[in-house]
Order: sequence, then structure tokens, then C-alpha cells
Amino acid sequence: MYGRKDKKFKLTPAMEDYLEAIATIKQKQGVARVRDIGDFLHVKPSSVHSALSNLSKRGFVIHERYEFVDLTSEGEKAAKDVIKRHEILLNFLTTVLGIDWSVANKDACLMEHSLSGETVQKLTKFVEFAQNRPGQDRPEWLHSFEHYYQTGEFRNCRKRAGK
Amino acid sequence: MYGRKDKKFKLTPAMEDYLEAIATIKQKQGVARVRDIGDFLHVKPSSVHSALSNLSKRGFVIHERYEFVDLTSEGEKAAKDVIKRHEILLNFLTTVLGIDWSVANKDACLMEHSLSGETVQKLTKFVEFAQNRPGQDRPEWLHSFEHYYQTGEFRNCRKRAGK
DNA sequence: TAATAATCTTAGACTAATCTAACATTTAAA
DNA sequence: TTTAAATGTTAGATTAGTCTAAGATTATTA
Repeated sequence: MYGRKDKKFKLTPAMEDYLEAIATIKQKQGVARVRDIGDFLHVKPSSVHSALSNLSKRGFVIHERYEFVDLTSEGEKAAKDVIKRHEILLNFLTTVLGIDWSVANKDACLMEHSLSGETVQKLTKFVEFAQNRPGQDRPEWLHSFEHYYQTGEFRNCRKRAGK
Repeated sequence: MYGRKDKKFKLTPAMEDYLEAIATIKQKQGVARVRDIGDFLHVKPSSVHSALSNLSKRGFVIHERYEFVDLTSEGEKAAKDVIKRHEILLNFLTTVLGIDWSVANKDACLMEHSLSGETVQKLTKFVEFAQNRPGQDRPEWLHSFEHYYQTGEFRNCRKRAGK
């Protein structure tokens, strides 16, 4: 409804990063300052400033000179969206593929801006499927994958009686 | 060995796209012209030109004025690398997640530049695991995922006797 | 072979994102 | 409450990647 698909409102990866950073910092510290955002994203205050003036013009953040930075409801929504995508990807990479957190986190950062809605949705379902199976922590096939990854051998989970 | 991790040689996503395009076009048509590359990537010939002069300076392509474009062995290697990542991602998205080819292809294009070696490797193994299980086309759990995706219900593949 | 079409190159403008360096304001401390 | 430190802003440069428009070269075809 809010036209996130409209070209006029489409955020670049960098701008999504800023929104994500602001939301994350606010969540942790209550308020977000220019400095914090810069530290979070490893960019200089002047870069933050120009990003903020862009996002502010476009209605995603509120930023008065020398004051704390805040998100509009539009900005908050966009930030939540990015963070959710990030978490889904991170979850997939760590719990399904078994990638180290720090590598997975970096990869999630890189992927979170580019994926189509359809892929994100399916991935979400996939992670749910891999995690939430009732009555067991991890499904058998996931253990089998680990085994395959370690040894290159297919383990007979069922079928064919064997071994 | 060839220092693809060296900053000096690190290719941007755009440059990787050019290499990928050149390799793909050459494979299909024998030779690659500036025009073909532009059509492939939906950019103008002048953009192709400036990309080529960059890639040529850095030793990835060979391009004499008004002639066909070719890859050096270095360029060929980089192109193969990108194409392989693309295929792994495409495979995962289509065969495991069941995403439509055209969406999956677009998503693969976007992800192929950003993933860490570790993630790509695990994803490769995962696709192998999902596809190459001997004696059956698709593993049971993949069918179960489809069922979960359609209905939201976990099907009892084994365990707990039920249903 | 001369005219026309297709392709390629160059020059120069533009946008997004970053930086440095200088300056302004606010906050904290002496 | 004045000074010093931290933080924020502005101006201007830089880089990567794209574009348009004009000109150069090659290929086609009449």
C-alpha cells in the first residue's frame, strides 16, 4: 500500500543500511546520534549527514540540526523489513547450512538488499520447516546433510533398509 | 594463487557482470562484440566501452579498437567463477525452494557477487545433497517441505508413526 | 565503388556514495 | 562560566558506473 515498490520510494542498499542501523541503535540505546550511525556502518559523520538529509527529504527519517535521529513510521516499516530479511537469511545460513555466525552475518548483510519477495518468503518457510518440526529439535535430513557435508556419503535415513 | 583475494584485483559486481556476459556470449556465439555485451546487460555501448577499458587495463580482457572482445585466462577464470556461483544459487532457488526460473535467475544475479566462499561452498553441497541422493529423484524431506509450504502442516516422514 | 547503415569510440554530464578538512554547536569539566 | 572535548555540519573532491550526443570506423548493399 505504501508504495515500497514504486520507483520513487525505492531505497538503495546503502539507504536501507542507514535505516537498519538507526532502528538497531534506537532499539539498543533508546536514541540514535549521527556518530553512532557512523560507527555502526563504519562511515564518517559527514557521510551519515548526507544520507540523513536524503532520507529526511524522502520522508523516512526525522532529523533536525544537532538533534537525535528518528524514523518516521514509513522509515520504521522499511527498517523492520530489512531487519526481517536479514534475520531470515542469517537463520538459514547458520541453522541450515551451518555457517559461522560472523561469516553468515556478513553474507546476510550483503544479500538482504537484493532478494525478491518471493525468495524471501520461501526461505522463511524453509527455515520454519527446518526448525519448527514438532517433537524434535532438528529434522533427520538436516543431520543427514551434516553427515554428507563431512563425509560426502549419503546416510540412509529411511528407504532401502540398509546399514 | 592468482590473488583474487588481493584488493588490487578485486572485481566490483558490475565488472563481474561484464566478464560473465562476455563468457556467456562467447559460448553461445563464438565471439563477443561491444553491442552484444550492451544488449546482454541492458547498458549502452559507451558504458560497455568504459568497462572494457577498465577490465583491459587490469588484465581481464583483450580489446583492440573496433575488434571483438576476448577474455584473458585470468578473465576467463573470474568469469567461470561468477557463472558457477550463479548456477549454484539458481539451482538452489529453483530445485530446493521451488522458485520460478525467471525470479530465481534475477535473484541469483543479485546474490552471485556478494556471497562468501564458505557460503557458496556449503550451498553447493546442500544442492548436491538435495539432488544427488542415489536411488530417488527428490528426497522425502523436499516433498515434505513442499507440503509444508502449501498447507503449513508438517507431514510425518517417519518418527512418531502417525497419520 | 560510393552511399547508407551499423557499430564503436570519445567527450562530457550526471548520480550515488563516500571522503577530508574546516567550521559550528553542544556537552562536559575545570 | 569559561574552556576543552565531543559531536555535528558544510563545502568541495573523488570514484564508479551510467548516460547522451557527436564523431569515427567498419560493414553492407545498391
